[in-house]
Amino acid sequence: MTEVQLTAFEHILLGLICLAPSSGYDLKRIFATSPMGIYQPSSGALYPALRRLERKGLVRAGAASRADRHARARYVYEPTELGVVTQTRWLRAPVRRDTVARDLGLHLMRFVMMEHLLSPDQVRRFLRDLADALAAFTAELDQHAAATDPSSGHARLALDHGLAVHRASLQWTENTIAALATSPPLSA
Amino acid sequence: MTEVQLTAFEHILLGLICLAPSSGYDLKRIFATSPMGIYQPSSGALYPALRRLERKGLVRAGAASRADRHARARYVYEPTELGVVTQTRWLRAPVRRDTVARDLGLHLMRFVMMEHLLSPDQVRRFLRDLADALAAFTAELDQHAAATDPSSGHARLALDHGLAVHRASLQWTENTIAALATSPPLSA
DNA sequence: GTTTACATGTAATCCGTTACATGATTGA
DNA sequence: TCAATCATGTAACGGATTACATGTAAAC
Repeated sequence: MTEVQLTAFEHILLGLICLAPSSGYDLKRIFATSPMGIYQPSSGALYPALRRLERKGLVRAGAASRADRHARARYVYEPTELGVVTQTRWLRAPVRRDTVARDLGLHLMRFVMMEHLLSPDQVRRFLRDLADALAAFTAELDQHAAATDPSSGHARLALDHGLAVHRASLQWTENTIAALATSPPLSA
Repeated sequence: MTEVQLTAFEHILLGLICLAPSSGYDLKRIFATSPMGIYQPSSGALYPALRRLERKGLVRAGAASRADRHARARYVYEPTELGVVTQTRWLRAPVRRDTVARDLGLHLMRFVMMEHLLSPDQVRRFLRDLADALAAFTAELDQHAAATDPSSGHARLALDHGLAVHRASLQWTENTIAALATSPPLSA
Protein backbone atom coordinates (compact mmCIF):
# COMPACT_ATOMS: atom_id res chain seq x y z
CA MET A 1 0.00 0.00 0.00
CA THR A 2 2.69 2.47 -0.96
CA GLU A 3 0.57 5.55 -1.64
CA VAL A 4 1.46 6.41 -5.22
CA GLN A 5 1.39 10.19 -5.58
CA LEU A 6 1.34 11.57 -9.10
CA THR A 7 1.30 15.08 -10.51
CA ALA A 8 -1.72 16.23 -12.49
CA PHE A 9 0.31 15.95 -15.66
CA GLU A 10 1.31 12.37 -14.89
CA HIS A 11 -2.32 11.47 -14.21
CA ILE A 12 -3.36 12.91 -17.54
CA LEU A 13 -0.68 10.92 -19.33
CA LEU A 14 -1.68 7.77 -17.47
CA GLY A 15 -5.31 8.47 -18.31
CA LEU A 16 -4.56 8.86 -22.00
CA ILE A 17 -2.57 5.62 -21.95
CA CYS A 18 -5.53 3.94 -20.27
CA LEU A 19 -7.77 5.17 -23.09
CA ALA A 20 -5.36 3.77 -25.68
CA PRO A 21 -1.78 2.45 -25.50
CA SER A 22 0.45 5.21 -26.82
CA SER A 23 4.03 6.20 -27.42
CA GLY A 24 5.39 9.54 -26.29
CA TYR A 25 5.01 10.87 -29.76
CA ASP A 26 1.42 9.64 -29.97
CA LEU A 27 0.67 11.59 -26.81
CA LYS A 28 2.29 14.67 -28.25
CA ARG A 29 0.05 14.41 -31.29
CA ILE A 30 -3.02 14.00 -29.11
CA PHE A 31 -2.17 17.20 -27.26
CA ALA A 32 -1.42 18.96 -30.53
CA THR A 33 -4.63 18.06 -32.36
CA SER A 34 -7.31 17.73 -29.71
CA PRO A 35 -9.00 20.77 -28.18
CA MET A 36 -6.92 20.32 -25.06
CA GLY A 37 -4.00 21.45 -27.21
CA ILE A 38 -4.00 24.69 -25.23
CA TYR A 39 -1.26 22.90 -23.32
CA GLN A 40 1.64 21.58 -25.36
CA PRO A 41 4.02 19.49 -23.27
CA SER A 42 7.70 19.80 -24.10
CA SER A 43 9.89 16.78 -24.68
CA GLY A 44 11.69 17.63 -21.50
CA ALA A 45 8.43 17.25 -19.59
CA LEU A 46 6.89 14.36 -21.50
CA TYR A 47 9.59 11.71 -21.72
CA PRO A 48 10.83 11.99 -18.15
CA ALA A 49 7.22 11.80 -16.96
CA LEU A 50 6.70 8.58 -18.91
CA ARG A 51 9.87 7.18 -17.39
CA ARG A 52 8.60 8.02 -13.93
CA LEU A 53 5.32 6.25 -14.62
CA GLU A 54 7.25 3.23 -15.85
CA ARG A 55 9.60 3.27 -12.87
CA LYS A 56 6.62 3.32 -10.55
CA GLY A 57 5.14 0.33 -12.31
CA LEU A 58 2.05 2.10 -13.63
CA VAL A 59 2.79 1.65 -17.32
CA ARG A 60 4.99 -0.72 -19.29
CA ALA A 61 6.55 -0.55 -22.74
CA GLY A 62 4.30 -3.01 -24.52
CA ALA A 63 4.59 -5.46 -27.36
CA ALA A 64 4.00 -2.89 -30.08
CA SER A 65 7.29 -1.22 -29.28
CA ARG A 66 9.86 -1.12 -32.04
CA ALA A 67 7.48 -2.90 -34.42
CA ASP A 68 6.47 -1.69 -37.89
CA ARG A 69 10.08 -2.09 -39.10
CA HIS A 70 11.00 1.12 -37.32
CA ALA A 71 14.71 0.91 -36.75
CA ARG A 72 14.50 3.86 -34.37
CA ALA A 73 13.39 2.96 -30.85
CA ARG A 74 9.69 3.47 -30.27
CA TYR A 75 8.11 2.72 -26.93
CA VAL A 76 4.40 2.11 -26.87
CA TYR A 77 3.21 2.26 -23.29
CA GLU A 78 0.24 0.39 -21.93
CA PRO A 79 -1.18 0.57 -18.41
CA THR A 80 -0.35 -2.09 -15.86
CA GLU A 81 -2.95 -3.38 -13.44
CA LEU A 82 -1.52 -1.10 -10.77
CA GLY A 83 -1.74 1.76 -13.22
CA VAL A 84 -5.44 1.18 -13.81
CA VAL A 85 -6.06 0.91 -10.07
CA THR A 86 -4.15 4.10 -9.37
CA GLN A 87 -5.92 6.01 -12.10
CA THR A 88 -9.32 4.76 -10.97
CA ARG A 89 -8.62 5.92 -7.45
CA TRP A 90 -7.68 9.34 -8.76
CA LEU A 91 -10.87 9.54 -10.79
CA ARG A 92 -12.91 8.68 -7.73
CA ALA A 93 -11.33 11.38 -5.57
CA PRO A 94 -13.90 13.88 -4.26
CA VAL A 95 -14.31 17.32 -5.81
CA ARG A 96 -12.89 19.80 -3.35
CA ARG A 97 -14.98 22.94 -2.98
CA ASP A 98 -12.06 25.18 -2.18
CA THR A 99 -10.11 24.35 -5.32
CA VAL A 100 -12.88 23.78 -7.85
CA ALA A 101 -12.19 27.10 -9.56
CA ARG A 102 -8.45 26.58 -9.76
CA ASP A 103 -8.73 23.01 -11.00
CA LEU A 104 -11.74 23.33 -13.25
CA GLY A 105 -9.87 22.22 -16.33
CA LEU A 106 -8.44 19.29 -14.46
CA HIS A 107 -11.90 18.21 -13.35
CA LEU A 108 -13.03 18.24 -16.95
CA MET A 109 -10.07 16.02 -17.84
CA ARG A 110 -11.13 13.66 -15.11
CA PHE A 111 -14.64 13.63 -16.51
CA VAL A 112 -13.31 12.63 -19.93
CA MET A 113 -11.14 9.90 -18.51
CA MET A 114 -13.72 8.33 -16.25
CA GLU A 115 -15.88 7.32 -19.19
CA HIS A 116 -14.50 3.79 -19.38
CA LEU A 117 -13.09 3.36 -15.89
CA LEU A 118 -16.02 4.35 -13.66
CA SER A 119 -19.61 3.22 -13.56
CA PRO A 120 -22.39 5.52 -14.81
CA ASP A 121 -23.41 5.86 -11.21
CA GLN A 122 -19.99 7.06 -10.12
CA VAL A 123 -19.93 9.52 -13.01
CA ARG A 124 -23.29 10.88 -11.89
CA ARG A 125 -21.99 11.28 -8.37
CA PHE A 126 -18.93 13.12 -9.65
CA LEU A 127 -21.05 15.55 -11.65
CA ARG A 128 -23.33 16.07 -8.68
CA ASP A 129 -20.30 16.91 -6.50
CA LEU A 130 -18.96 19.21 -9.19
CA ALA A 131 -22.28 21.03 -9.43
CA ASP A 132 -22.41 21.45 -5.66
CA ALA A 133 -18.87 22.77 -5.55
CA LEU A 134 -19.57 25.22 -8.36
CA ALA A 135 -22.76 26.38 -6.69
CA ALA A 136 -20.85 26.99 -3.46
CA PHE A 137 -18.15 28.89 -5.32
CA THR A 138 -20.58 31.10 -7.22
CA ALA A 139 -22.43 31.80 -3.97
CA GLU A 140 -19.15 32.94 -2.47
CA LEU A 141 -18.47 35.19 -5.45
CA ASP A 142 -22.00 36.55 -5.13
CA GLN A 143 -21.28 37.52 -1.56
CA HIS A 144 -18.12 39.32 -2.63
CA ALA A 145 -20.10 41.07 -5.34
CA ALA A 146 -22.81 42.14 -2.92
CA ALA A 147 -20.15 43.61 -0.65
CA THR A 148 -18.61 45.63 -3.48
CA ASP A 149 -19.77 48.90 -4.93
CA PRO A 150 -21.20 47.93 -8.34
CA SER A 151 -19.52 50.93 -9.99
CA SER A 152 -16.13 50.49 -8.39
CA GLY A 153 -13.99 49.76 -11.37
CA HIS A 154 -12.20 46.87 -12.95
CA ALA A 155 -11.95 44.62 -9.92
CA ARG A 156 -15.71 44.48 -9.70
CA LEU A 157 -16.01 43.85 -13.44
CA ALA A 158 -13.50 41.01 -13.20
CA LEU A 159 -15.59 39.54 -10.42
CA ASP A 160 -18.57 39.60 -12.78
CA HIS A 161 -16.46 37.66 -15.27
CA GLY A 162 -15.76 34.97 -12.72
CA LEU A 163 -19.43 34.77 -11.93
CA ALA A 164 -20.48 34.52 -15.57
CA VAL A 165 -17.93 31.83 -16.35
CA HIS A 166 -18.64 29.66 -13.34
CA ARG A 167 -22.37 30.00 -13.77
CA ALA A 168 -21.94 28.74 -17.33
CA SER A 169 -19.87 25.87 -15.99
CA LEU A 170 -22.54 25.05 -13.43
CA GLN A 171 -25.20 25.20 -16.11
CA TRP A 172 -23.23 22.78 -18.26
CA THR A 173 -22.88 20.40 -15.33
CA GLU A 174 -26.63 20.38 -14.66
CA ASN A 175 -27.35 19.91 -18.36
CA THR A 176 -24.90 17.04 -18.56
CA ILE A 177 -26.40 15.31 -15.55
CA ALA A 178 -29.77 15.51 -17.25
CA ALA A 179 -28.39 14.34 -20.59
CA LEU A 180 -26.67 11.31 -19.08
CA ALA A 181 -29.85 10.44 -17.19
CA THR A 182 -32.10 10.32 -20.24
CA SER A 183 -29.62 8.69 -22.61
CA PRO A 184 -27.37 6.36 -20.60
CA PRO A 185 -23.89 5.66 -22.01
CA LEU A 186 -23.97 3.31 -24.96
CA SER A 187 -23.17 -0.22 -23.93
CA ALA A 188 -24.19 -1.51 -27.36
CA MET B 1 17.34 48.45 -22.68
CA THR B 2 17.94 45.26 -20.77
CA GLU B 3 14.73 43.41 -21.53
CA VAL B 4 13.31 42.69 -18.10
CA GLN B 5 11.55 39.33 -18.25
CA LEU B 6 9.23 38.51 -15.37
CA THR B 7 7.08 35.52 -14.55
CA ALA B 8 3.31 35.93 -14.42
CA PHE B 9 3.46 35.74 -10.65
CA GLU B 10 6.06 38.47 -10.46
CA HIS B 11 3.96 40.68 -12.72
CA ILE B 12 0.94 40.17 -10.50
CA LEU B 13 2.95 41.12 -7.42
CA LEU B 14 4.36 44.14 -9.19
CA GLY B 15 0.86 45.07 -10.30
CA LEU B 16 -0.51 44.86 -6.79
CA ILE B 17 2.37 46.96 -5.51
CA CYS B 18 1.58 49.50 -8.23
CA LEU B 19 -2.02 49.62 -7.02
CA ALA B 20 -0.86 50.22 -3.45
CA PRO B 21 2.54 49.95 -1.73
CA SER B 22 2.50 46.70 0.21
CA SER B 23 4.57 44.42 2.38
CA GLY B 24 4.82 40.71 1.70
CA TYR B 25 2.29 40.07 4.39
CA ASP B 26 -0.09 42.65 2.94
CA LEU B 27 0.08 40.83 -0.37
CA LYS B 28 -0.60 37.53 1.36
CA ARG B 29 -3.72 39.03 2.91
CA ILE B 30 -4.87 40.37 -0.42
CA PHE B 31 -4.61 36.91 -1.95
CA ALA B 32 -6.34 35.39 1.05
CA THR B 33 -9.34 37.70 1.18
CA SER B 34 -9.99 38.77 -2.40
CA PRO B 35 -11.79 36.51 -4.89
CA MET B 36 -8.46 35.73 -6.52
CA GLY B 37 -7.74 33.76 -3.36
CA ILE B 38 -8.08 30.60 -5.41
CA TYR B 39 -4.32 30.92 -5.55
CA GLN B 40 -2.53 31.19 -2.23
CA PRO B 41 1.18 31.88 -2.64
CA SER B 42 3.48 30.23 -0.15
CA SER B 43 6.13 32.15 1.75
CA GLY B 44 8.72 30.28 -0.22
CA ALA B 45 7.30 31.72 -3.42
CA LEU B 46 6.35 35.18 -2.22
CA TYR B 47 9.40 36.51 -0.43
CA PRO B 48 11.99 35.33 -2.95
CA ALA B 49 9.84 36.83 -5.73
CA LEU B 50 9.81 40.19 -3.94
CA ARG B 51 13.58 39.99 -3.56
CA ARG B 52 13.93 39.34 -7.26
CA LEU B 53 11.78 42.36 -8.08
CA GLU B 54 13.92 44.46 -5.76
CA ARG B 55 17.17 43.12 -7.20
CA LYS B 56 15.96 44.01 -10.69
CA GLY B 57 15.19 47.53 -9.55
CA LEU B 58 11.43 47.32 -10.11
CA VAL B 59 10.40 47.87 -6.49
CA ARG B 60 12.10 49.36 -3.47
CA ALA B 61 11.55 49.00 0.26
CA GLY B 62 9.93 52.32 0.97
CA ALA B 63 9.80 54.77 3.83
CA ALA B 64 6.96 53.01 5.62
CA SER B 65 9.22 50.07 6.38
CA ARG B 66 9.82 49.28 10.00
CA ALA B 67 7.48 52.09 11.07
CA ASP B 68 4.53 51.74 13.46
CA ARG B 69 6.94 50.84 16.27
CA HIS B 70 7.23 47.35 14.86
CA ALA B 71 10.51 46.04 16.18
CA ARG B 72 10.31 43.17 13.72
CA ALA B 73 11.50 43.99 10.22
CA ARG B 74 8.68 44.95 7.88
CA TYR B 75 9.39 45.87 4.30
CA VAL B 76 6.78 47.92 2.50
CA TYR B 77 7.56 47.85 -1.19
CA GLU B 78 6.69 50.59 -3.63
CA PRO B 79 7.25 50.58 -7.38
CA THR B 80 10.21 52.37 -8.92
CA GLU B 81 9.91 54.30 -12.14
CA LEU B 82 11.39 51.34 -13.99
CA GLY B 83 8.83 49.13 -12.26
CA VAL B 84 5.93 51.20 -13.51
CA VAL B 85 7.37 51.28 -17.02
CA THR B 86 7.90 47.53 -17.04
CA GLN B 87 4.42 46.85 -15.73
CA THR B 88 2.84 49.21 -18.23
CA ARG B 89 4.64 47.48 -21.07
CA TRP B 90 3.32 44.14 -19.84
CA LEU B 91 -0.21 45.48 -19.65
CA ARG B 92 0.04 46.75 -23.21
CA ALA B 93 1.22 43.41 -24.59
CA PRO B 94 -1.15 42.04 -27.25
CA VAL B 95 -3.62 39.26 -26.48
CA ARG B 96 -2.32 36.16 -28.19
CA ARG B 97 -5.06 34.12 -29.84
CA ASP B 98 -3.33 30.81 -29.38
CA THR B 99 -2.99 31.16 -25.62
CA VAL B 100 -6.12 33.08 -24.72
CA ALA B 101 -7.78 29.97 -23.26
CA ARG B 102 -4.78 28.96 -21.20
CA ASP B 103 -4.13 32.43 -19.88
CA LEU B 104 -7.70 33.62 -19.44
CA GLY B 105 -7.30 34.21 -15.72
CA LEU B 106 -4.08 36.09 -16.33
CA HIS B 107 -5.79 38.34 -18.87
CA LEU B 108 -8.42 39.19 -16.30
CA MET B 109 -5.66 40.09 -13.84
CA ARG B 110 -4.19 42.36 -16.49
CA PHE B 111 -7.57 43.97 -16.96
CA VAL B 112 -7.80 44.72 -13.25
CA MET B 113 -4.32 46.17 -13.13
CA MET B 114 -4.57 48.37 -16.18
CA GLU B 115 -7.27 50.50 -14.56
CA HIS B 116 -4.86 53.17 -13.35
CA LEU B 117 -1.89 52.59 -15.64
CA LEU B 118 -3.48 52.62 -19.11
CA SER B 119 -5.75 55.10 -20.80
CA PRO B 120 -9.46 54.28 -21.33
CA ASP B 121 -8.65 53.97 -25.00
CA GLN B 122 -5.95 51.37 -24.39
CA VAL B 123 -8.31 49.46 -22.13
CA ARG B 124 -10.90 49.45 -24.88
CA ARG B 125 -8.36 48.14 -27.34
CA PHE B 126 -7.35 45.39 -24.94
CA LEU B 127 -10.96 44.27 -24.51
CA ARG B 128 -11.50 44.39 -28.26
CA ASP B 129 -8.43 42.16 -28.75
CA LEU B 130 -9.63 39.84 -26.03
CA ALA B 131 -13.05 39.55 -27.64
CA ASP B 132 -11.48 38.80 -31.01
CA ALA B 133 -9.23 36.16 -29.52
CA LEU B 134 -12.12 34.53 -27.69
CA ALA B 135 -14.24 34.59 -30.83
CA ALA B 136 -11.44 32.90 -32.76
CA PHE B 137 -11.04 30.30 -30.04
CA THR B 138 -14.73 29.48 -29.82
CA ALA B 139 -14.87 29.24 -33.61
CA GLU B 140 -12.05 26.72 -33.44
CA LEU B 141 -13.90 24.73 -30.80
CA ASP B 142 -17.03 24.90 -32.94
CA GLN B 143 -15.13 23.33 -35.79
CA HIS B 144 -13.93 20.55 -33.52
CA ALA B 145 -17.49 20.06 -32.34
CA ALA B 146 -18.83 19.92 -35.87
CA ALA B 147 -16.27 17.25 -36.73
CA THR B 148 -17.26 15.11 -33.75
CA ASP B 149 -20.18 12.77 -33.43
CA PRO B 150 -22.56 14.59 -31.05
CA SER B 151 -23.27 11.37 -29.16
CA SER B 152 -19.68 10.25 -28.84
CA GLY B 153 -19.21 10.37 -25.12
CA HIS B 154 -17.43 12.44 -22.55
CA ALA B 155 -14.85 14.04 -24.82
CA ARG B 156 -17.60 15.69 -26.80
CA LEU B 157 -19.39 16.77 -23.65
CA ALA B 158 -16.19 18.30 -22.31
CA LEU B 159 -15.86 20.19 -25.57
CA ASP B 160 -19.33 21.59 -24.98
CA HIS B 161 -18.13 22.77 -21.59
CA GLY B 162 -15.25 24.64 -23.14
CA LEU B 163 -17.64 26.23 -25.60
CA ALA B 164 -20.12 27.28 -22.93
CA VAL B 165 -17.43 28.78 -20.71
CA HIS B 166 -15.65 30.70 -23.42
CA ARG B 167 -18.88 31.96 -24.91
CA ALA B 168 -19.77 33.31 -21.47
CA SER B 169 -16.34 34.92 -21.30
CA LEU B 170 -16.82 36.46 -24.74
CA GLN B 171 -20.25 37.72 -23.74
CA TRP B 172 -18.79 39.36 -20.64
CA THR B 173 -16.13 41.03 -22.75
CA GLU B 174 -18.69 42.50 -25.14
CA ASN B 175 -20.85 43.64 -22.25
CA THR B 176 -17.89 45.27 -20.56
CA ILE B 177 -16.87 47.12 -23.71
CA ALA B 178 -20.40 48.49 -23.90
CA ALA B 179 -20.48 49.37 -20.20
CA LEU B 180 -17.18 51.25 -20.35
CA ALA B 181 -18.36 53.12 -23.44
CA THR B 182 -21.53 54.49 -21.85
CA SER B 183 -20.08 55.24 -18.43
CA PRO B 184 -16.42 56.17 -18.82
CA PRO B 185 -14.15 55.57 -15.83
CA LEU B 186 -14.67 58.11 -13.09
CA SER B 187 -12.13 60.90 -13.28
CA ALA B 188 -14.04 62.89 -10.68
C1' DG C 1 18.89 16.16 -52.10
C1' DT C 2 16.73 18.54 -48.85
C1' DT C 3 12.92 19.47 -46.06
C1' DT C 4 9.29 17.51 -43.17
C1' DA C 5 7.48 14.20 -40.10
C1' DC C 6 8.75 10.61 -36.91
C1' DA C 7 10.86 9.63 -32.37
C1' DT C 8 13.40 10.09 -28.16
C1' DG C 9 16.35 12.09 -25.24
C1' DT C 10 19.70 15.31 -22.07
C1' DA C 11 21.50 19.53 -19.46
C1' DA C 12 21.07 24.06 -17.47
C1' DT C 13 18.33 26.85 -15.19
C1' DC C 14 14.64 28.54 -12.69
C1' DC C 15 10.85 28.48 -9.82
C1' DG C 16 7.22 26.60 -6.72
C1' DT C 17 5.79 23.60 -2.88
C1' DT C 18 6.47 21.74 1.47
C1' DA C 19 8.16 22.02 5.72
C1' DC C 20 10.57 24.12 9.04
C1' DA C 21 12.49 28.19 11.74
C1' DT C 22 12.25 32.56 14.11
C1' DG C 23 10.55 36.15 16.71
C1' DA C 24 7.33 40.16 18.08
C1' DT C 25 2.73 41.67 19.45
C1' DT C 26 -2.02 41.32 20.94
C1' DG C 27 -5.82 39.44 23.40
C1' DA C 28 -8.10 35.88 26.30
C1' DT D 1 0.74 32.32 29.85
C1' DC D 2 -1.02 30.51 25.92
C1' DA D 3 -2.83 31.00 21.56
C1' DA D 4 -3.39 33.60 17.53
C1' DT D 5 -1.90 37.06 14.45
C1' DC D 6 1.78 39.58 12.48
C1' DA D 7 5.98 39.12 9.65
C1' DT D 8 9.85 37.25 7.17
C1' DG D 9 12.72 33.89 5.94
C1' DT D 10 15.60 29.25 4.51
C1' DA D 11 16.55 24.42 2.72
C1' DA D 12 15.39 20.27 0.30
C1' DC D 13 13.22 18.61 -3.39
C1' DG D 14 10.91 18.06 -7.58
C1' DG D 15 9.39 19.27 -11.89
C1' DA D 16 8.79 22.37 -16.12
C1' DT D 17 10.85 25.23 -19.78
C1' DT D 18 14.22 26.07 -23.01
C1' DA D 19 17.50 24.73 -25.91
C1' DC D 20 20.18 21.48 -27.80
C1' DA D 21 21.36 16.71 -29.67
C1' DT D 22 20.56 12.67 -32.52
C1' DG D 23 18.92 9.81 -35.93
C1' DT D 24 15.38 7.48 -39.40
C1' DA D 25 11.94 7.54 -43.00
C1' DA D 26 9.07 9.56 -46.36
C1' DA D 27 8.00 12.94 -49.75
C1' DC D 28 8.87 16.44 -53.02
